[in-house]
Amino acid sequence: MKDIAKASGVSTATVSYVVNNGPRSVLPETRDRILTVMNQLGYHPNAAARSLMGKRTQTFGIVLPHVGIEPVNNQYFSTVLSGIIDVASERKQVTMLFTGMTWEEVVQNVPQFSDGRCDGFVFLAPPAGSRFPVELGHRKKPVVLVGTRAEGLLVNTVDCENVKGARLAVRHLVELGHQRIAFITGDVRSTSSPERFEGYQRELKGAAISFNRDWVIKGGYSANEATEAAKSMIALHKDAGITAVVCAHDSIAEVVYHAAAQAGVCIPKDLSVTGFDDLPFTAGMQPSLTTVHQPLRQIGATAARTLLDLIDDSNVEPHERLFDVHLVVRCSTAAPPATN
Amino acid sequence: MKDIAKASGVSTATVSYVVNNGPRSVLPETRDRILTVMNQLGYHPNAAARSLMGKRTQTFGIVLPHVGIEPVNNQYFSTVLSGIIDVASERKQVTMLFTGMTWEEVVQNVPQFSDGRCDGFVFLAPPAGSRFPVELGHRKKPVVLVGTRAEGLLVNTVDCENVKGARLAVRHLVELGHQRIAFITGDVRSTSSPERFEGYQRELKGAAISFNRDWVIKGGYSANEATEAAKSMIALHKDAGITAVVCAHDSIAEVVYHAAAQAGVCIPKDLSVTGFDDLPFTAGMQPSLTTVHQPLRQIGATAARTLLDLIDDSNVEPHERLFDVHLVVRCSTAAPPATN
DNA sequence: CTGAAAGCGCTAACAG
DNA sequence: CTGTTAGCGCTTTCAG
Repeated sequence: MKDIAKASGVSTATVSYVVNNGPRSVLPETRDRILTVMNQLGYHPNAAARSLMGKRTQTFGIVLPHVGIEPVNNQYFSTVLSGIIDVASERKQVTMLFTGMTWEEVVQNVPQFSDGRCDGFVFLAPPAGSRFPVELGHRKKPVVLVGTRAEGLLVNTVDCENVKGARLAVRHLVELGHQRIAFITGDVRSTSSPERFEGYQRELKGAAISFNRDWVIKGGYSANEATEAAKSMIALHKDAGITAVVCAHDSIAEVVYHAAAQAGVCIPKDLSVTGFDDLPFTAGMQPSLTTVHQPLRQIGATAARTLLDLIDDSNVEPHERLFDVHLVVRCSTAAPPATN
Repeated sequence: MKDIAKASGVSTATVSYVVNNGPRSVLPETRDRILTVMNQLGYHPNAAARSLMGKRTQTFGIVLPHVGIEPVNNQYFSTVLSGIIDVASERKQVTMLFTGMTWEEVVQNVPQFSDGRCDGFVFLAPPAGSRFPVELGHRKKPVVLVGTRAEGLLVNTVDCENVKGARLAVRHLVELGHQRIAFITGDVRSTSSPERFEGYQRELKGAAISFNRDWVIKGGYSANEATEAAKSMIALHKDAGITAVVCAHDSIAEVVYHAAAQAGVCIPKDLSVTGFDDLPFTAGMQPSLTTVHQPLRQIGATAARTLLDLIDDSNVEPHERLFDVHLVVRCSTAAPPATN
């Protein structure tokens, strides 16, 4: 910068004002001269120096949990991420990915890595009850949470109607004639899995169908946990005459498919299955999965926009944005087999 | 930092040496005192300031092309990205995503955004012939290219054996008895599509099978282009008796499936189809897709490791790392229907 | 072993 | 309208 100031016979201040288009004006001719020199010398302002001065860095920090092995290659995260990136690129923002850390490490490390380099953060699906700082780092950068709920509304969150979604799934099964409906949970530490479970319970109660503790299977996110859960499920089908299962999320349904195939159980003839999230792959499953749709991409976009608002004006009232869900009825659900 | 220096009765220099564990040693007791104070005050060194001093930022810049609408939600990119992130988190690096720009904009904007904030860059699948700088930004950060080939070996690249892959696909079809084999190209601006096309041609020649210009269909990356291509393909099947088609990448094969279903053409009975890349979704297609496997995740990881090497020592000889491929035979290929 | 001070590249007062 | 200059938070000489 000093170079280009010298080369165009002005001070660094003037150069700075040209680069930033303000805050004070510069004589058009000197301005042009400077711009020319800048092009000639291939000058780029140094982002680090600008952020040192507390200027916007045009950067979102996105924190992905370390669940399972493929945070990015997971359609839940990648779809939300797509939504975030949609608005990021539209608004000329860049995104910084933080991953490979447990949530405990996150709280310790992210401020460390990011301080001075992000204008704000989106946390994807942090576990329930984590007391996440409303703002992060020394300069108190704003934070928005996706796929979780925070007690007390102290922090901005974006999520979907989990309870309603599960109720829709159960209602659909009940309408098909099912009476013995199991539930496979997701990661119990998340907020969404318990909420979906609550929806399941509430709808059963609403339909005056008995709720049986033994028909609730612990799922989880890892492949192992899910496989175990799916096996229990098949056992339950054979031993307890379960005719339908509501899965806390789509990936679990996928694993149930495999277990069913291995056990010679036919979906949906013998067993109806519903998922949750409506991830892209569910449409291609055989049979295609009946699942609860939530607008993940839109959720990501909303999170990003909320964050931008917060960055522009950190006094914005924290709020919780809950997106509506609906059931996508496909081919994995049918009337229960005639009882023998 | 000044605060914590004051609070522990030392100079900022000493604090710095404690934070960095060097380059000079600090009396263990002062050291401990400082660490305690740091914890109490919740101090984090400011990344921007460090990078101003030319220190490593522990950050990779990853540049994704803006093809189609979902850069992140595309299994090719997300799988490579997973590989990059695997080694990034293993080595405590953070990744910065640049996307939503055309390649022309990239060359202009990335240095701008990144200068001083990334230690190096990975470019995913830049188009053929782009004269990408070997290093980027004012501080000349190293660059590695994935999924492309660069003439002259001036820059590090990681890719797979595209020619061989296409040959394997063609050979497999020929062995099944096909004689009339079409090819659908990918993005013609990429290096991989032409290479795969070359493999197709070479293998046909090797098998002494006539090559027909009319049997080569322009595909591309966008949904529209692919849909058009798939329609042409079905027409070719009906009019010209084509019994098999080699697709330059898996997504095209997927679109061919749809077109075939609509036209009442049965895969593989009427028409055999092969893909390329072996993206996760291909195993779940109905029928599952015969495709050429390339180790995308490993490719990403290799790119990241190469970049780290380059960052550590920018004098490393540029080289081209080509991964082997193999054919995954699934259910989308079969002997051609008996000629009538 | 430690402190003082210069300076990384930039911005924003403060002076003209 | 423009130049001078004091920092932003850190690292690293140069002197103790």
